[in-house]
Amino acid sequence: MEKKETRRSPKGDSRRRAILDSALRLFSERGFNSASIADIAADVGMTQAGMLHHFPSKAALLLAVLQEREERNQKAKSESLERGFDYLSTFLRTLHTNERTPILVQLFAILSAESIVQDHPAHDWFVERYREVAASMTSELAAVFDQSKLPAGMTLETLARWIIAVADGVRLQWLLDPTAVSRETSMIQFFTILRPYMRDPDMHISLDEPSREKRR
Amino acid sequence: MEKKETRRSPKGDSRRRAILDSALRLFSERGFNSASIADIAADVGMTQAGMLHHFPSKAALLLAVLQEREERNQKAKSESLERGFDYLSTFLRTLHTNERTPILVQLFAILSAESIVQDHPAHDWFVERYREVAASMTSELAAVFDQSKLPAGMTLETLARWIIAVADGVRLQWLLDPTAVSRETSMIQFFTILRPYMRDPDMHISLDEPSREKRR
DNA sequence: ATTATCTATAGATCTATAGATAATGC
DNA sequence: ATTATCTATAGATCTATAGATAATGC
Repeated sequence: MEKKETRRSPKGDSRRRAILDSALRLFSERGFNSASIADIAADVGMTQAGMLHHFPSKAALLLAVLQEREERNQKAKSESLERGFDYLSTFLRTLHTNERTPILVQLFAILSAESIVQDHPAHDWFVERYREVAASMTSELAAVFDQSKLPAGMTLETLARWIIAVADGVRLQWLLDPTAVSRETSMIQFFTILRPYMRDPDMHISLDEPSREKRR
Repeated sequence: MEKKETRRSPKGDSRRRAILDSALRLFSERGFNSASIADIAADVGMTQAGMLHHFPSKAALLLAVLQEREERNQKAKSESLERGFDYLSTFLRTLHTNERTPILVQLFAILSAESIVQDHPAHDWFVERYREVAASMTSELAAVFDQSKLPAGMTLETLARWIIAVADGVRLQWLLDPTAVSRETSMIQFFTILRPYMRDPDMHISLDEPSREKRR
């Protein structure tokens, strides 16, 4: 029941790399339905059929794009935590890093909404992703918040889902009108009003290097 | 410079009504791109060309659907305020009413994201809508919140944009997995953590009829 | 006269496959 | 032998328009 171990060629690898980059860009710029595989192939500089040799279908290509970005973010997150950033600062840092590739931010915004529809090729992927993100954030927030300080009926999961919701909701407002809001400022201020419920209400939350213990 | 005053026939009106209903349903179930005007026409029971007599293009049909729902919500909101509900309760009531037509909720979720793309037929409509919603909410929140209680740098607009963001963000989570969250509960609880900043932190916020003054 | 519909069709796209040929790796 | 590409094309769709005919309203 091994995964078919295919021989890989350097040429194929670099092609796949180029295809993923183009797909990412075009899906983001036009949405999944409106960017055709022919467009992407042309952008890479090959024929549509040639491209489908590397990714057997448009849906497969989409999932590969999503998966790759997710893995990159996961890695950046782990690194940030290892370097001593707290969880909320790490969250801010991830947003901050993502803002350097607004196209990806846009891709996620559009696809997460499109994928609501049951038979969308990324439906299951997004359902699963949100489930995982909510679960992992809920458990990590336990280190930051003091549950006994929360109003009745409110749980760590409530907080996690709000943080995700504000991040997603402000993202939409920002994409529709970049002058209207700053996603980063919004999140930092949002954490501010959550301070009364934190174990350490004065904790330092910021994008910058953690100052204390970590130096040398 | 009058608008062309066209003669209307009852038959035409009822057809347009039926077309809007079908379009609403199919756009919501499949997204704007995937629902074809032929599908909608078939659903109404007429040909595609016949339908295009009433709405000259697919984009025009979409905008008509959006506009209609928006007007209905505006009316419901005014009525709620007139009946003595405060602004936040009215907000909850609107969400509550909308939940009876989840299809419309889904349509808004999908289209608001799709419309990020500059040349989407509903792009301008959504940019303008969010601008208006944010502006009107900001001004109405002045009656509810005490600006002097807000942390430094935080404004009524910040609050307005959060409320919109949480509503949108939780909507997405709910649509992807209806068992994961309750939009209504989320919003009520979110208002709870904003209570410290309200003029009357003990104010009554709920879906039910306002109790006091209004009775007789 | 105006409105409502229909048939028919142009003209674009789009995804995916079949089958051939060229390039590459053990 | 395996991998990478290409040409060619099937088979679906999709939007929108032209032009004819039927129904309706003053």
